[in-house]
Amino acid sequence: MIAPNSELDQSPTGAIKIERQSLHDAILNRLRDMIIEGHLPPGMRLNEGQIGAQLGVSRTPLREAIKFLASEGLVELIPARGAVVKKFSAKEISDMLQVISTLEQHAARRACEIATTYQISAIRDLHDQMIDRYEHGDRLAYYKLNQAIHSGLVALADNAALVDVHTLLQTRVKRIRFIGHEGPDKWASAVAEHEEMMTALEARDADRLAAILGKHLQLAWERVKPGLDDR
Amino acid sequence: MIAPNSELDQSPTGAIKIERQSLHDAILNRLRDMIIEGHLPPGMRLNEGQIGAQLGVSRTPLREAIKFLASEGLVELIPARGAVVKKFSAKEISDMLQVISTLEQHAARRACEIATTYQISAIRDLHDQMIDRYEHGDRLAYYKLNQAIHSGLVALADNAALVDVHTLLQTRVKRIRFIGHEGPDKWASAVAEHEEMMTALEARDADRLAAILGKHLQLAWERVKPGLDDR
DNA sequence: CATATGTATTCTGTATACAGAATACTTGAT
DNA sequence: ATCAAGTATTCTGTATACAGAATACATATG
Repeated sequence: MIAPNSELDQSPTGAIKIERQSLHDAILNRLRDMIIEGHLPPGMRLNEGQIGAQLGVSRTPLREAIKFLASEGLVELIPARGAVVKKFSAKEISDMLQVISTLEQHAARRACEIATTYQISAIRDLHDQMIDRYEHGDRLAYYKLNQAIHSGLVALADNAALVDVHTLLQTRVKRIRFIGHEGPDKWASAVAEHEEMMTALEARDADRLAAILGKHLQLAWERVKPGLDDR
Repeated sequence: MIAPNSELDQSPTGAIKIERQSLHDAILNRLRDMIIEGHLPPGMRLNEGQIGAQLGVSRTPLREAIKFLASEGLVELIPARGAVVKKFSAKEISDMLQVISTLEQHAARRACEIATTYQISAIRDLHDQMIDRYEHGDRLAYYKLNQAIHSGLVALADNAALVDVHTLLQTRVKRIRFIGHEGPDKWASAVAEHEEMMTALEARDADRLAAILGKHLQLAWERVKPGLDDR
């Protein structure tokens, strides 16, 4: 829980936007990315001296960031032995996806009730962009828009706690999904499910949307599963 | 995510159980309790020097624990101004309870499918103890057993991620519920709901159990709500 | 050659030191 | 007396220092 770091300096002149991200946040985001993108593979010990040198900071703020990541579950603290990038078993990933599914279904029902038409159209925009990236075969952009859509849907439920826990699990699973390069056929089916999602959302058909989401995440698991050696 | 701190030394002789809790954990638990029990009221700034002196540790491990709590959402980090105990609005609390409800319902359904009869009887034990404490008017013990039952139910679903997020939210609302001294009538109705829960669980009636849980947490909100001034 | 033991090195955990920002206080002016 | 400005103090954020544990290495032993 970090306060919105005075995002932009909205001086009367509308002058300069200061990107001042506290060092703590910078380190945190940097480390998280390193884990998600696989630069720090599961099971690897985090050497504070080395990483600190690499990022150009001392061990003190680095350790604080590591503690934060530990609470997020991306890293495991082993007494007197430092931190290790958390490994997730196949079952753990399956479990996480199941909870994510439950959360998204709950969010979806609520969203169908309270979301404004404008908000829904914003999701539609993301969706259309995603389809465009899909047609161009741009996996990374597709992946990010995909995440944004799911997060956006959850946000429509207007429930901070829901967003929190969804984000938490989403982050844990990111690393796996980031690697999960599915074949063209599976990719196509995922896109088809998203099309269904959008129409259900626009029709505010809660039951139908929830059902599709359940199916979507079930299939997400089946798409990811084969790529896991459960290390 | 902290490794099980070699809980007990299970040497062949079954000798000594070492309670060695890392300092980090000790500080963390201590701080959490201080927040939950209201010694550190919402909105209060955490003075590192003072708290450090009080706990007899330097600022370094203390700050690490604070970062951990920040990730848990009990504390808010304000750049260049340290940490503040998080205030929750009435809506935020309501939202949290709603998510907890969703999670527990999901857990309940799964539990009805896979829990062993023995595991269910363990919950029954907690329940009976809780009733006993209720009849003795022992609020604190009742409260703790109540928490244990809900956590136990979630544990039956055998899903680590589910336990994680449930614990997270449970911890956040603990402070509010800890204060929430409901009157005898409301207390009685809460107990009645628990009785219903137990019979539904023992009958493995998933729909019924989920329905009761939904109602139970809805009422939990109504029981807590009046005591909030939304500070 | 494999294994065990003792030593050297690395790394973590905690305390301390220091710089800069935020807060409290004091002094002066209206 | 109230408010403003400047100064003093406190507190946070980061770096460094040091002790003890863990690991790696080397040497000795069967």
